[in-house]
Amino acid sequence: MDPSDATPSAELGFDVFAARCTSRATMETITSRWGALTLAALADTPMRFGELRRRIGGVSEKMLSQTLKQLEAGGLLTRTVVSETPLAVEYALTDAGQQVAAAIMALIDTVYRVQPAVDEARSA
Amino acid sequence: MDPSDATPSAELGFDVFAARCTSRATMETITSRWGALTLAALADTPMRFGELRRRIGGVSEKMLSQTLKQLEAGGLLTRTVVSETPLAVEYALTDAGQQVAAAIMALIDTVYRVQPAVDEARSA
DNA sequence: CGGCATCCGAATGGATACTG
DNA sequence: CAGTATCCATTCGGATGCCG
Repeated sequence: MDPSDATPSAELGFDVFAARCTSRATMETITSRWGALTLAALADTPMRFGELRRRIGGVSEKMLSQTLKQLEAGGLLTRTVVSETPLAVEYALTDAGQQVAAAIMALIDTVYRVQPAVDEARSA
Repeated sequence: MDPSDATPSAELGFDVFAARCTSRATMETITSRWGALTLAALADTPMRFGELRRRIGGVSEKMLSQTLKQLEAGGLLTRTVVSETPLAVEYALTDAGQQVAAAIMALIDTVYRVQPAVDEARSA
């Protein structure tokens, strides 16, 4: 069997097409509006809250905070208090987070590649 | 420069981190709740509406219909009326859609790979 | 079969103000 | 700096009914 096959009943028994599979929840977390961008932003280097906020155009504090919590709960990133006064917190990807982020980066690259075609389709 | 680098100002000038870049809209369309699953479902073979609906656990008719329209508008898939009576419509990925779907499949495989760690993190 | 139109409650998400 | 709390508008998304 092709190891890159993502059809149902993959080697490990997960199936994103099944509504109740836990992998579905993970998929929704990482492909959420800000989840993917947050992971991509942290792919290169750990960042602080404010840095992330400036880097990801259009996120509100609320959404970034919420997204970070979800990713942390899923074990994709860690939250570390670097300094108390002034308060400084650093967010960094875990191993699992790095793997997912790499896949997200590849997806983003693909988007860049097809974007001219997409723009063309929309204007037509 | 690493060609797989997805940081801002990639070779083609797109930047998903910029709120107004058209690539951001594309990213949101394909990473939307049902967009990613729809593309993945069509990666192997074209499908009819009902087949897609049954394949993607939990989609409502309304949402699937809406998602298909968005993907079609972005030139990622085509809608073809195969038969009039009874009405039969087939959805198939375009070249651009195939490229994106391949990246989504890779992401799904990555999710499967890290899912045990994610489940572990959530239960802990 | 493959939709679209409408209604409506629930969830999402932004702006603003405030806190340790 | 790094959030939290609140308010409010928009959107999501299921249910229902109808149509070609």
